[in-house]
Amino acid sequence: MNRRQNYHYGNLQATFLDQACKILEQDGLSNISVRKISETIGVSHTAFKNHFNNMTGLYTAMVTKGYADLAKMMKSKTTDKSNRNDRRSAALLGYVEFASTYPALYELMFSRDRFANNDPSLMKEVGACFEILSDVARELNWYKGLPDEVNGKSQVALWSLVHGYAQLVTAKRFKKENMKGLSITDILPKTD
Amino acid sequence: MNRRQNYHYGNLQATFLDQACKILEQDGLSNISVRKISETIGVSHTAFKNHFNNMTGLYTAMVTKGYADLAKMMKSKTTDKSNRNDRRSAALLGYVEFASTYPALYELMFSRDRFANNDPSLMKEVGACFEILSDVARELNWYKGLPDEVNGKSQVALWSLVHGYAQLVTAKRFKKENMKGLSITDILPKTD
DNA sequence: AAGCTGAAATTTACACTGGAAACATAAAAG
DNA sequence: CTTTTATGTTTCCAGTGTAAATTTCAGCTT
Repeated sequence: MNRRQNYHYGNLQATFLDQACKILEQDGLSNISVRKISETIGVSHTAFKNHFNNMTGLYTAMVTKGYADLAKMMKSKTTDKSNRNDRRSAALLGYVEFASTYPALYELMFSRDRFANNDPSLMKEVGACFEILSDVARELNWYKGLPDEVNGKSQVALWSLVHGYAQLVTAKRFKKENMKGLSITDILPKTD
Repeated sequence: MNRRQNYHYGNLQATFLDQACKILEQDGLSNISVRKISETIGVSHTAFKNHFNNMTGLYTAMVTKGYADLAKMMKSKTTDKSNRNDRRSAALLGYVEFASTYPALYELMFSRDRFANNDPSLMKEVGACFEILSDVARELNWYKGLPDEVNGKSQVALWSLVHGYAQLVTAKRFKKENMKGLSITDILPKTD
């Protein structure tokens, strides 16, 4: 019973969040609006204030959910893989698939002045994503030198590579002739 | 004489473009507005229509100039370098410096639905940037296998790496302890 | 069962946004 | 000198987010 028969909606928080993500992908980051979201749900355009305070709060919630789903998509691909090589490939493929499936949300997640960067639950989800990538980076072992700060180095390198690839693909910045059947796993530097 | 004593402004197109870039960096991508720009110049908020048609046109012009300046900043660092290794490092450092100096413009340049992606003069500037990076990629010679499609491969890999690094740095997504004195040249895979 | 309390939703109002249309001005072209 | 064209202004409008006052209603206390 997602419909409203009474004054109170029921579970507006979750409904609003879902609908916001839908409209974000439909209309793009620069065309989303609270009034559109509210209208399609059938609720006044100020109702969301009780749950998200303002637009920044809504964006923060969307981004938080985004990072959680990103982590899920990376993990989901790895469960059925047995060997290490396949697992880390699967995680990276999951990352790129997320960006390709939700390009507008992905753009929002890496925008600079729309959401609260220091939100605790957001930071937790970001950290979880970073952990998964760190595991992959550790296994890749690109810089087989000094053990400690080198870990940070390969984490930075791997996230840069996969994020850059994901964003440039979704923003259609690569020439077609360079992309024929190419995937993220093809551009990883040789590990040994 | 940048001031207006008469009805006509003088060179509104260039002035408006410059001021737009200034306010973009000051207020961020989600807080820029035509009316603010116009007000600080001292002109009505519809005057820009004669030169840019609408907001999309203005953004397109800003992004086009952005790519041109990005190419300039990459080149400017390379002129005084003698050997190949220093030249390609300089280009990449220039790329990251551009993103760090104009983070809001850089965000706009890689946004998805704000400007006309197929604008001819924009495509030209994008192509010029891609050429510079391709030269660097060719010299790096990461995948020393098949000569032809491998070029596309390393171009994709290099742009992904440097773009991802630049954006993640400007969006402050890396932990501080991982970034101590780290630069883009430190995370390039070993070339031989 | 009646009344209270506070959360959740609405209504109203406001400042701000980009853009369309009609008009004003001045430079250029004839 | 007259006409045309480019460049700015004025006015108006639909759409935006948000603050404030108000209404509704579920759950708790008595």
